[in-house]
This record gives sequence, C-alpha cells and structure tokens, in this order.
Amino acid sequence: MSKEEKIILAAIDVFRDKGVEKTKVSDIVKSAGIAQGTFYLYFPSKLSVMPAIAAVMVEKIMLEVKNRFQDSASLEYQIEQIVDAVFYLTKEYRDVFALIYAGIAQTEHLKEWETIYAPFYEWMNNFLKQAQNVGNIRDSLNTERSTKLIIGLIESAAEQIYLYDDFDEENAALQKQELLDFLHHALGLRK
Amino acid sequence: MSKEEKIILAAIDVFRDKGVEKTKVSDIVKSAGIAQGTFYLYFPSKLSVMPAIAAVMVEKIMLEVKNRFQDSASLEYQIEQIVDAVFYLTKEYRDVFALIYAGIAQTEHLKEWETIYAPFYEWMNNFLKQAQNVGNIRDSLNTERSTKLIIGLIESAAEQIYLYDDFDEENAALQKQELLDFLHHALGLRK
Amino acid sequence: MSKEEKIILAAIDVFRDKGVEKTKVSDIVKSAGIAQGTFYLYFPSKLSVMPAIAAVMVEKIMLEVKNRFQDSASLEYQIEQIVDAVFYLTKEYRDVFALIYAGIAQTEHLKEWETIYAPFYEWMNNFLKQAQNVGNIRDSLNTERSTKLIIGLIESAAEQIYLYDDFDEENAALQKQELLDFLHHALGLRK
Amino acid sequence: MSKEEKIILAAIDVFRDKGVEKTKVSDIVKSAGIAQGTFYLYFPSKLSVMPAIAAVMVEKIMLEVKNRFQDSASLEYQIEQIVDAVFYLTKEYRDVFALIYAGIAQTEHLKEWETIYAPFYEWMNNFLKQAQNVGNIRDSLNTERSTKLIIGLIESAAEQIYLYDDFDEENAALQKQELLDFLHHALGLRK
DNA sequence: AATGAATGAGGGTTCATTCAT
DNA sequence: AATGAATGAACCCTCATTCAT
Repeated sequence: MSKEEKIILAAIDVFRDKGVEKTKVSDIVKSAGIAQGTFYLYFPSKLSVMPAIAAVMVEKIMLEVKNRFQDSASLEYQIEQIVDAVFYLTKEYRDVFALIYAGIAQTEHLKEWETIYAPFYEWMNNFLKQAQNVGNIRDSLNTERSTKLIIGLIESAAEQIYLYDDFDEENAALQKQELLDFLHHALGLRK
Repeated sequence: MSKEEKIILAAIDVFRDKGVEKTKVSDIVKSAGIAQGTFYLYFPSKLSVMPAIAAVMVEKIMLEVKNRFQDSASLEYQIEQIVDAVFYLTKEYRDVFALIYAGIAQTEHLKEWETIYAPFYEWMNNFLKQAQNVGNIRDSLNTERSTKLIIGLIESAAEQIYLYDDFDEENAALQKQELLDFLHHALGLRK
Repeated sequence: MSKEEKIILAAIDVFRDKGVEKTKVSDIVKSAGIAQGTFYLYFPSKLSVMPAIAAVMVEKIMLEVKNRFQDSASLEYQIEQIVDAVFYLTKEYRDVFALIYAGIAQTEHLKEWETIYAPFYEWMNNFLKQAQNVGNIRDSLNTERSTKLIIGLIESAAEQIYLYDDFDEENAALQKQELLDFLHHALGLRK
Repeated sequence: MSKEEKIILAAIDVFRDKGVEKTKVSDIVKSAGIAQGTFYLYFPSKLSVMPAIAAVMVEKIMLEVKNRFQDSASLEYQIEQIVDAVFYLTKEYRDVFALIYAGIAQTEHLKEWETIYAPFYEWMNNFLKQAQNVGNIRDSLNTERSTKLIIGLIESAAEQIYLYDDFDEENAALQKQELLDFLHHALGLRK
C-alpha cells in the first residue's frame, strides 16, 4: 500500500474516532505508521485529505451499487436495490459522510464534490435513459436533470434516517417504503 | 441592539466570511464593536454561539416561507412558492446552514439539526395534510414521512444549482421546472 | 519598566549570550519574565527587535559622546574625545554591534539604520560646522558629507581593533593615534 | 563545471535572493540542478558553504582592483580607481559581503573576516608604501595601519551611498568627490 | 457590566539531514 | 558518486480564555 493510501485510510479512521476538529496531524501519522513530515509530502494540510476520502467513498458507493444491481430484475426492484445500496452505505459510514460533508463545507473544495460524484451521476443517468427507452418511466422526465434530484433525494432520506433520527428498525422500513412510493410516482413507473 | 445580539449577528457575518475554523473570537468582537472580554460575559466559548445563530436561521426560514405563501393560490403555485422560498434561502444563506451543520457535527449534537428544522417540518406537514384532505394529492402519501423527503429533495436540488453547478440562469430555471414536475408526479397532484 | 523595554533588554542579553541564530523567542521571554504570547504583542518576529536594539545603542552612543565632550577643550582634544567614546562603546558592546550589523543585514530593516543614526549625524554635523566657522578646519570640507565619512571611518577603525584583531592594548593605542593623525590631516586642522 | 562549483555559485545566488536564514538547502540544490542528497557529499551543512563563497569573493576583489589599476596613472587617479573598484564591488556584491559577514558572525569565526581581506590589505599596503617611498604621500603615515583605515573608510562611504541613501546619481558623484578630497588631505598627497 | 492586556498550552509546519537504492 | 523519499526534532506563532482594573 502506498504512503498516500495509508494516510487516507488512517485519516478516515482517526476522523471517525475523534472528529475532524479534534484530530491532529500527529494522530493521523501515528495511525498510518509514517513520520510527521511524510504527511506533508502528500497533502498540504489536514483538511486537504478530505477530497481524497470523498473519492474513496464514491468508489465504495459505485462498488456497492454495482454489486447489488441485477440486470434481470424488475425496474421497481432495481430501484429498491439502488436505494438499499445508498442506505447501507449511509448506515455503515454515516460518520464518514458527515465528516466529508462538514469538512468539504468548511473548505474551498466544494466544487470538487461534483467531480467526485460524476461516476455515480453518469451511471444513474444511463440507468434512467434505458428504462425510459423501453417505456418504463414517463417520457416527460429529463433523465440528466432528474438523476441529480433522485440521488439527492435518496441520500437525504438516508441521512434523515441514519444521521438525525434516533434509529429504529421499523421506522426505517416505513420511511424506505415511503421513499420508494414517492420515487414510483415521481418517475411515473409503468412496470 | 443588545450586546448579545451584536455578537450573534457579528458571528454570522464573520463565520460566513472566513468559516468557523478560521474565525477568531477577536474577529467577532472587532466586528461587533465590543471588547474581547465582553464576549465571554455572554457566551462561554466560540462554538456556543452556534445555537443562537441556529435560532435566528429558523426564524428566517419560517418568515420566508410564510411571506411567500398565499392561501388563495392554486396548490401547484403554492408548491412553487415553497420551492422558491427554499431556493432563496439556500442561495442566500447556504453558507450559514453549512456552518451550523458543521458546528453541530463537531459538537456531536447532530440530532439537534432536526430541532432546528422542526417548525418547518411541522408547517409543511400541515400543508400536505390539508391538501390531502381536500383530495388534491394522492391518498397513499404519508404526509409526515413525505415532509422530510420533500424538504430534503428541494434542498438538495437547490444545492446542486447554487453550489456545485456553475450558476447559469437558464439552467437554473430548467432544473427548477424539472423539480416541480418531479414533485407534481410524486405527490400525485390533481389540481 | 514597560514590557516592551523588558523584551528589548532581554533580547540584548540573550542575543549576546547565544547569538541571534541560536536564540529562540522562548529564550527571550523567559529572560524577560513574560509570557510567550506577550512577545508578539510588541514585536512581530524575533528579528524585528533588532531596530529597537539598535536605537538603544545609538542612545548609548549619544550619551557617551555628550558625557565625554568638553566645550572648552581644544578641537584636537575634542576629536579625541569623540573617538574615545566610539572606541569605548565598540569595545564594551562589540558583540551587540556585531549582532545588530548582522541582524539588520539579514532583514529588510536596512533603511531604518539611517533614521536610527540620524541624531548622531546631526550632532557631528553641528560640531564640524562650528569648527569650520571659527576657521579651525579647512573651508573646502563639506560638513554634511564628511560627517558620514568621519563616523564611518571611526567606527570601522574601532571594529578593526575590537572585533577582528586579537586585541592588544599597545596596538590599540597606536591604531588610535594613526586614526587621529589621519583625521587631523583629512580635516585640515589648524589648531 | 564540477558539482561543487555548481553548489557554491547556486548558494551565492540563492543567499543573495532570500538571505541566509530563509534559504533552504532544497533551494540551493534546485538552483544547482542536483539532488538533495548530493549536497551533503560536498558540504557537511548549509553554513559550511560560507568559506567557499568567501574565497570566491576574495578573488573577485583582487580581480576588480587589479583590472582597474593602471601603473602609469597619477597617484590621484590611481586612488580614484581604487575607490571605483570598491564602490563597484559594494554596489554589485554588497549583499554577498553582508551574508558572509553574517554567516561568520553566527559561527563565531569573526576573526576569519580579516583573512578574507588579507590579500587586499597586503596589496593596498604595498601601494601606499611605494607612493610614500617616492615621496607622494606624507612620511608620517604608517602604511600598514592606514591601509585598514582607508579600506574601512571607502567601504563605509560606499555603503552610505548604495545602501542607506536613496540612490541618486548626482549625489553619489558629490559624495565620491568629497571622499577623494578627504583622502587627498588625509594622505597628504603631493602629486 | 465592560475592558483589553496578558497568558501559555498546543499543534501545525518546516527543513536539515539520512539512507536505502 | 548520485539520488530523492523519508525522517522527526525543533520552534514559531496563534488564539481561546482569564483577570486585574
């Protein structure tokens, strides 16, 4: 594993454990098993690791979505699989997402966020286009614009459940069902 | 204006300008026109101004929504007004929301985020219930659960437009139209 | 004694003891009996104390010159008194002058040096003018321009003796005599 | 050019540009076009380049003086040539001299300063002796002692002009003339 | 209540030097 | 001899907080 990777993974660990604010660079390097100065060969500051962490998380998202997705399944089920993937990741890495969000908001790296998310947007756009081509979602929907709405909707739903609400299995299931229903109508699903 | 108010307003200004982390208490007191020590007569620490700022923002949200909302308008137009209100707030105060979020995330009181939004959630829930009662939105929609989905959806759409995309008036109008359309279908609007 | 004075005097002490390079700000504040941060309320950096030290030294020069100077003495003897004053100070504070010279050369404070020296230049100029007016030094001498030459000459002579040469009382006396002779001819002394 | 020479010349450049304290070894090696580690094959530390730089400067001094000097010229003109040489050197390389001085002052080898000047002192002493032998300067002058006075005088005059005063062509010419006059009288020139 | 000079612990960052290749 | 990535001790400076006035 390269030193850069070591730093990123160690940063995720320590940020999760202590929070961004309270994390010292010395904590990160200790956890990464490298020298203090080595950190600065790869990142100019503590917060500049954030985009790299974000990129790792988007990789995880794509992996999860692709793993769960079944080409042969019904559109309805496929959407549920996407929702499940995002929900699972939010649940599992909620603190990482929270710190990325906070960390990115604090710095000037905001614009990078879009670039980092690009692969997920592209994948979703293709998915919607195909479904629209075969007539399974309403024609009036502009897939490119809606892609961002849908991803934003699913993620904010997940955040509601796993970040803000006191987590409760039954409530989570109901909230997910409401979301699927909401999406069903919004997309004008026909199948 | 009381010194406490001066501090809160000055803190909002400076936090927006420099970010929470880079803001010094000395910046706040300079902007507020008071002495360094006076700050500590009203707030025990820099971050403890956050809840007061949050309260100011809740007021702004409710004021904006209520100001724009017209009881007599069509449901479709009322929804557009809500979207406009959230868009406006995001555009104007997105950095403030981000810093409250970040401040809250740092102090581990993430759940409080919900409290801040509570009045807006409640108002939106009532709005949906009424519309549902008169049969203007689909019966299958659970207003309470959907409230959070809708607000999350509108906000994430607003962020896409005002933060990540390079802002472009025409594109913004189209994206807003797509969102209204998306909501129209999701709610099963009948009128 | 004000904190600023404490810092200057402590800085002189520590610089003399350890040299500029090896002196830490923490050494200065320890010697001054103040807190680390207090230093930065008065000086922006370690080297920025240099001009203040230089000013103290020029004060010492003026005091020494004025103390030794006798209005009633012969011109020849008066010049010897000035030389004695500069020699004494260079001898006593050779290390301080060395560090000022080095410290000032290293920073951007070079131009300030002239301002700091201004009182000495002015005093010397008046001295020469008066002697010229009563016909004791050659008329062709431009007092203002020569003032700087003379002070430079005396100081460099002193440095030669006390800083560079291995000090030797007899040699010092001879070198001083040569300087007085040199000045005698240069000024065209008539009395 | 050998790597050692490359390092010395690069060090002079960078030291002049940024000052000794602010110069990093990495700056020197970058400018020299060699690897970081290579530096330490030739010099044990950053400051240890100083003597090598000093040696280069001695060469420059002697070269300049000898180049300008004309055996056949009048004594008066020869002195002007010497002044011109020192003025030129001060103007062109004053910062290098300052940094050598500072470097030496820091390492407590202040006495070495004299060694650097030794060839110049010797040359000047011979020059004065010859002039005295043929009766062109006063007999009472001790050439050895005066050598140091004269060089110190010329240098301090040059520093006044090129460093402290805001440089001004006309003023510089007058100041130089005053210096020549001063020297003329001090040496008791007869021709 | 208000002030603002003083505090000093703390952490980010630098950079001379090393060493495996 | 040459490299340059890695090291980690060293130190500056910041800034939240205190407290005498």
